[in-house]
Formats: sequence, C-alpha cells, structure tokens
Amino acid sequence: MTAPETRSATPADLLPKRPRGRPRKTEGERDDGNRRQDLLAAAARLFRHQGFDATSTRDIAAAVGMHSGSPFYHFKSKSALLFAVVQEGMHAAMARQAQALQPPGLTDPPSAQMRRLIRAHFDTLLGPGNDFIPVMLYESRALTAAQRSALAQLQDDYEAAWTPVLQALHASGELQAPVKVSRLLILGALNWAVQWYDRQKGLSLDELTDAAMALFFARKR
Amino acid sequence: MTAPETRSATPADLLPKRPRGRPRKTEGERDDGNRRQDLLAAAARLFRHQGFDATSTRDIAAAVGMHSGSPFYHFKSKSALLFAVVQEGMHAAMARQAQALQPPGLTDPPSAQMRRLIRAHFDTLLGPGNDFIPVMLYESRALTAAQRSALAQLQDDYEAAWTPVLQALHASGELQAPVKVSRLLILGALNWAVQWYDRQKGLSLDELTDAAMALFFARKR
DNA sequence: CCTACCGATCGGTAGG
DNA sequence: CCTACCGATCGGTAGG
Repeated sequence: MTAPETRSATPADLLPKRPRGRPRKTEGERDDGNRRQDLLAAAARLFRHQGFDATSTRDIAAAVGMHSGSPFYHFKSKSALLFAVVQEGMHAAMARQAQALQPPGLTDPPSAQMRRLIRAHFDTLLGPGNDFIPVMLYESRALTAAQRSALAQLQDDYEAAWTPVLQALHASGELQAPVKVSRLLILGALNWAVQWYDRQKGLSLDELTDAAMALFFARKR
Repeated sequence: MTAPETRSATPADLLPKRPRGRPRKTEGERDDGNRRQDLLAAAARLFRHQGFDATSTRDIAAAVGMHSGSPFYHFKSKSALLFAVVQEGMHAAMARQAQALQPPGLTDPPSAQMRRLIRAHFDTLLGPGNDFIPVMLYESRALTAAQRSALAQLQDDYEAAWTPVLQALHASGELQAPVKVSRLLILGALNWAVQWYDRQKGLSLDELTDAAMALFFARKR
C-alpha cells in the first residue's frame, strides 16, 4: 500500500486567491445584512467541504472578497460564525418540516405523514445549496458547550415531531420495532445519505423516499 | 440565545500535561512495536474525541509520554498516522465480519446471517475501546487522495459481504426495498449509532441488533 | 527517541 | 470594513 505525501488538494474553485476588492455599492445604498449572509453561505460551503478546523477565517473572507480581519466585524469569533450557520440550518429545517405537517395533511394516514416527513428531511439534507445542515451534522463538535446545548434543544424539537407518527405506525403494525430506537435508526439512515447521495446520477429524492418507506414500514394488511 | 466565549473544554483526563519521561525498559529488552501501537491507540482516542485537525502531534506524543518530535520517528507525517489508524480499524472490522460469516453459519437462513452481520458491525462500531472505526467514519476527509482510495477499496470489500445476504432476504420477501439502496440506508442507520449509543445505559448490543432486524425486515410468512 | 529549532499559519485586535 | 500587526501554535526536521 502506498503512502502518498500530499493531502488531497482543496478544489481550487472553492477558494479565490485574493479578495476581489470592495463590493459594488450604489450611492446612498446600504448593504444591510447582505454581507453577513454572504459570509454565512461561504462559511457553510467551506466548513462542509474542508471541515471547520481546516477552514481559516481568511479562507472565508477571501471567498466573499473581504480582507482577513473583516469577518470579525460581523461575527465576534470563528465559533460564533459556525453557530450562526448551524442555527440558520435548523431554522430552515424546521420551517420545511412544518410545511410537511400542515393542517390539511394531518388527517392523512400515518404512512402518508411519514412519507412527507422523510421527503422534507431529504430536501433539507440533500437539496441544492443546502450546506447548513451537513455542517451541523458533522462539525458541531467545534461548538462551545453552551452553543451545543442550545443546538440540542432545536434538534430535540425537530425530532419530537417524528414520535407521534411513529407511534401511530407502530399501533397499526406497519412499524415492528420499538418507537424510540426506530426514530434513532431511521434518522441515522437518512442523515448518512449526505455521505453517499449524488444528485447528478441515480435516484431522485422521491425514489429515495420510496425506498426508505419500503425498507422501514410493512405494507398494511 | 447566548453566545458563549470558550470552546467546550477538552476533557482534562484525555491529555496528560507533560511527557512522563522514558517508558520503563528492562535491561536488554526491546520495545519492539509496542511504542508504535501506543501511538496508534492514543491517536485514535484523540482523533475520535477532538477531531484530526484539532489534535496536535504534540497531544499524541504527550499521551504516550514522548516529546514533541518523537512521533515522527515512527510515522513520517500526521496524515500517515491517521491512515494507519484507519487501516487498523478496517482490518479488525473485516476479521470480525469474517468470523460472523464462518462456514457453519453459511447454511443458516438469510435472516440469521444478517443478524450476525449486524451484530458484528455493532461490535466493531460500539465495542469498548474501538475508536478506530469511528475515526474512519468521521475523519477520513483529512486523508490524502491516494490514502482515501486505498481505504475505499477496503470499504468496498467490507460492504460487498452484505449484498448476497440482502439479495436472499429480498427474494424471500423479508426485505421489501431494492437491495442496493437498502444496503446504503441500513449501513447508515448502524453507523449513525456511533453518535448516540451509550454503552452505560439503555440497550445492549443484542437488543439493538434485535431492534434493527425488526425495523428492516418483515417476519417471514 | 530527545533537543532545539524553523517557517508558516492561525484567530483575533487596535485604530482608523 | 481595511491596515497592520501580535502572540500562540503547529507540522516537521537536523543532528545527535
């Protein structure tokens, strides 16, 4: 087995070499929160592909055409930037989940509700440009303890929505394993898709959702 | 929401403050490969709990009572150390898997084979002191491209063993989703357990295996 | 495997 | 948000 010398190259297109200078700003206009949003999106992309520790605040600054010290005008620390990324990801995820469970659908059979929960989760995980939640799943260790416990609260809320649906499926015999451990195993199966799902080729998100439903839940007799 | 200042403290017991001096070495005795093994075990533990980038080679040296430059006498680079950890993890995993599939069991029904595959996988993931595979699952991004492709070969071999068993379960109707995506989803569900499983409280590995079997596979009619 | 060290990089800041 | 900078830390090495 060979032992190569160089760490796999950072995709060059992720990192513009130099700041692009001041962003265009027409007279009297303010940038409002746009620069902050730019930083968040760039940080999410870089944290996802290189990891939190392997991404410098200089990388992030360069990605949005700022100089090295400027991100600290918008965020008081690198870890605060990470927390903002993760927070934004969870808020989007919960909005998407709420849409999946909107009143009209609440009278559907449990399996239809579950299908919509899973489909929404795949959107959140695998939808185009959704780097925020993958960062949350794989980089949260770099958060401070207090940030992590704030995040855990959001995650608990998100996961709690699955329990009544799983209970109904268990009662009908469509779910044959205990509800609590099923929730953990199912969410794990879905979350892991971040590691292997390729939007370009293979399954669509609808097909992936069908496969997950067929794997976890028995057809009703 | 508060924005705390300090990154969550590294558990103090993971990091002895100073080298403990030369390891005891009785007259005429050699350490053979023990020091190398010590480094591997310490690196696995630290990489797992702090991440690769957040662990310095000085941390690893101190954990085994060496001075800062000494790990480079055993490994030519930090990334070579990571690769050795990951390689050792995969070799142990494949040995454990081979045991689960030994000849006497090959005449068992597919569901019994699957149960042993899953149980072996949980041993590999969650058994006491098994930090090597969790490191592989969450830190492989830091490998060089060549190291990563060598690893991918090992992983393919490991996962290939699941396919015939899943095919048999599909043929018998116990597995209702397509084989390929089922393998990906199932392994994801199991791998994610690294994130939440707590050996101290709750389920045993046998109970966890039962739950997984009940979740994924229908009772045979 | 230790000693002593180097060049590079990093998060963060003062002052504007 | 830029300029100019600091102290700390890091992977790695030469020479023994």
